[in-house]
Amino acid sequence: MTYDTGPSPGAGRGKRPYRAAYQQARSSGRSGYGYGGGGGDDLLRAKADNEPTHLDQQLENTRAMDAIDERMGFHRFQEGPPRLGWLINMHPTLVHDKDTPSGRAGVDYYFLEEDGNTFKATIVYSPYFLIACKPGTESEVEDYLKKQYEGTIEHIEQVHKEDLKMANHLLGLKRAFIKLSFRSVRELLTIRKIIMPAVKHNASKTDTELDAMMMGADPLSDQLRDTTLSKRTATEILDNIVDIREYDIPYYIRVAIDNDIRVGLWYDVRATNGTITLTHRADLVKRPEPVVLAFDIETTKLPLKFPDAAIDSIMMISYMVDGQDGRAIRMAPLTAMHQGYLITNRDIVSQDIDDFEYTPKPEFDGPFHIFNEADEAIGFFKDEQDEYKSHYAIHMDCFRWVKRDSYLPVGSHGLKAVAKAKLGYNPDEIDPEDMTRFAAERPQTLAQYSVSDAVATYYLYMKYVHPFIFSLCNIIPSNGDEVLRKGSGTLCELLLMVEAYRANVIIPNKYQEPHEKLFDGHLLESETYVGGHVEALEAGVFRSDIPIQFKIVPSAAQQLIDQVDAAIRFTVEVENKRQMSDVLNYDEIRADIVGRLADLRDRPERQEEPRIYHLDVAAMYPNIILTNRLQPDAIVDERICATCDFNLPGKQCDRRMNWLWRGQYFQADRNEYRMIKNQLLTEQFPGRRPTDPMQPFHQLPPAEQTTIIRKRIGDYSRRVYTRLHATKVVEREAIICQRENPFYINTVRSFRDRRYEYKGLHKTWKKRLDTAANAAEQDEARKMVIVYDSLQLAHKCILTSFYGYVMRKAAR
DNA sequence: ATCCTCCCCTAC
DNA sequence: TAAGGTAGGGGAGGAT
Repeated sequence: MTYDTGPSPGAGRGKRPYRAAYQQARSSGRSGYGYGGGGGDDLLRAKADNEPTHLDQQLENTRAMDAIDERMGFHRFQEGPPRLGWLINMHPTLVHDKDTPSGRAGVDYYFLEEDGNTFKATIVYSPYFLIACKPGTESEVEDYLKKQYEGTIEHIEQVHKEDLKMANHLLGLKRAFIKLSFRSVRELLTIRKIIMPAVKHNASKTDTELDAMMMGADPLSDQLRDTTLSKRTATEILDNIVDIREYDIPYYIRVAIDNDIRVGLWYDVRATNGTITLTHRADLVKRPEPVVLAFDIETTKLPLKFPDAAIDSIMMISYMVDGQDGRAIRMAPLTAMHQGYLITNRDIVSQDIDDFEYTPKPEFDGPFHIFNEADEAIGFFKDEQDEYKSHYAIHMDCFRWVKRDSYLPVGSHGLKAVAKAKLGYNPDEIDPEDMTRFAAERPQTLAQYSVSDAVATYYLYMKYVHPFIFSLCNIIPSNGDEVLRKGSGTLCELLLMVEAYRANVIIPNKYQEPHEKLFDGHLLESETYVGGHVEALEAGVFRSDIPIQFKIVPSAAQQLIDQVDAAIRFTVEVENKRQMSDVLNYDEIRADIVGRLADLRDRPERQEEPRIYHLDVAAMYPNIILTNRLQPDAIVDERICATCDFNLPGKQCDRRMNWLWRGQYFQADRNEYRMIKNQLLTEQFPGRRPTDPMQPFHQLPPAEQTTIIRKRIGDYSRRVYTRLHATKVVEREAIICQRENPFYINTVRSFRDRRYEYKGLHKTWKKRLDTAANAAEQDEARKMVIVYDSLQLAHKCILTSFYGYVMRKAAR
């Protein structure tokens, strides 16, 4: 019993073609598209799909996808006058090119037009990554790669970017990178597979050595220059590659970042000699309304068990679609025509259902039309996330929104509770244990229930999910399906990548936790910081109409009296931005305040009705970040400061802040740890598959080694020390460099400020709604209120995650 | 009975 | 595979 919905722009031709197209899209396979999925390691997944024999299949899949897109109304726009379109989706594709048999990487952009028509346009853009070399060896490496991989690498060039890890980069020193561009993702992966191991091998050198090299003081350089290329082996040349960057950014996200393309915005789309350019139309704010199909499925289930997809059958599918009889009416208002449908499985439902109307609230109308089907085989194909996806349509699972963005407690995530909290009515309810029985005994009741869920889902989507997700899409370089499903940390990461790219800062690689970290000779289980704790001054129920006993500290009241002039000045000048000379009744106001404070001071024992205030520090964490210029790259140590040219007597750029480190470590000490490790080295371990031969410990992958060590040390500690862990808190000092490139805090600031902007616009439109002269104005205002409220909420969601992101595992 | 560990959930 | 954080209450269940 899911609740899903999604704008399905291609569904304009009614429900059946929509479903049919879905099936064809799925059955034609997805191997050529796996790369576009989103997360960093989609690149890796694509690698498995991209065996050489799959090339023709990949191109064939692309052609099949194009054919489906065309059937669904998304013809590829390649020539003719410019078109105006609202971007609803984007996906990577492979463009057939007569000069490039393996095809060129491109991104398909899916557009809605003002008149309700649709089209797609494709931008070809070369994927790339960057590598860094030992200083002075760039040209040698470049020449070698050019010669060796001539057919695979499309283009090589040197670029200079700011690397915040580089010593003394504050002077404006840029680091040289070699940018390797490719015709397709497949080719990128081929070369990455060669360079990655080389970098890993070279990274085993110490940081000091690398720092020295970056400073251009590499003792090896002279020696290297003396050796001629012909004498040197490929391995030796690859040894000069010390870093690989921006190699794990999903291709279509890369394209969106580099070309500033965002879903949910209007674009002028131009075709010049077959080349597409997109120009953002910032003047167009109002969104079109895609056709939305919301559905809910009822299945059978065994008594007292949860439904199981493997054995249970579908009893009913109810759905609602915009427009009469499924005809597209895209610019229609929220309360426009939509039609509900119910499909029943007559193998299970005992009798045909008659048409009926289901209208939970006057503004949520829902006339339902019933199809009683003998047995509708619904060949939905799952993707790797067990979800249904399409290129032209988006699939919005409302439950995802509920879990991440609704701010409802975990116990209220069911559709009933959500409908009640967010839509303000109680949908029909049936005990799950009655569900299967009702299909046979009371089909009309079950139908009514199923339909009620589809209606709730539809309105939940229209009122909350849709505006929220497309607001996020406006600022995050990803598509709706991903923006809905990714964690808020990933959304932050994408935004930081955008800002880094704009600031010409090389994007950091993801942090990898070291496999074994020691603390006082003990293996560390986990480490973190001691956070703030909350104190309740007094527990109880407080009401402004129930008097309570106050005990005022007279000296505190006196202190306020002593500070009253300063306080009033602050209110006038800072809070209200006025001059003190503007105040006409200063003495009067001052006397009133002092009089009341004096009364508090002189009668400290009081029985009074309390005034209840809610005090909230607005955007507290972002503001802590901003006032202290806190950003990951600004956390430095004495060693870094020592090499910095700004390290002069009396410097103020090293803000020092104390914090509490807390580590949880295994009880076993250094010797016991060594003993356990030695013991492991003598043992053999089974391989991944049962048929694999036994392997010695040191040949296991590092991650597996770590797991085994932890297990052993844990068991040992529990046995010998009776407890698994011990915990220790240590006070530490951090130095926050105040001169660091501010791209991170700028990202946070611009988000805080943009949120305020949207809050302001939200307020403006609320006022306009109140003063609207007619229904049309009212309708417009109502829509804008939702848009701006969802925009400010979208910013809030990102804002709070910036703080947490720095402690996220695998943060960049 | 008491402690430890793990898990779930909420507040911020 | 994908993944904002820590504090802290409370319950279940195992070991002592």
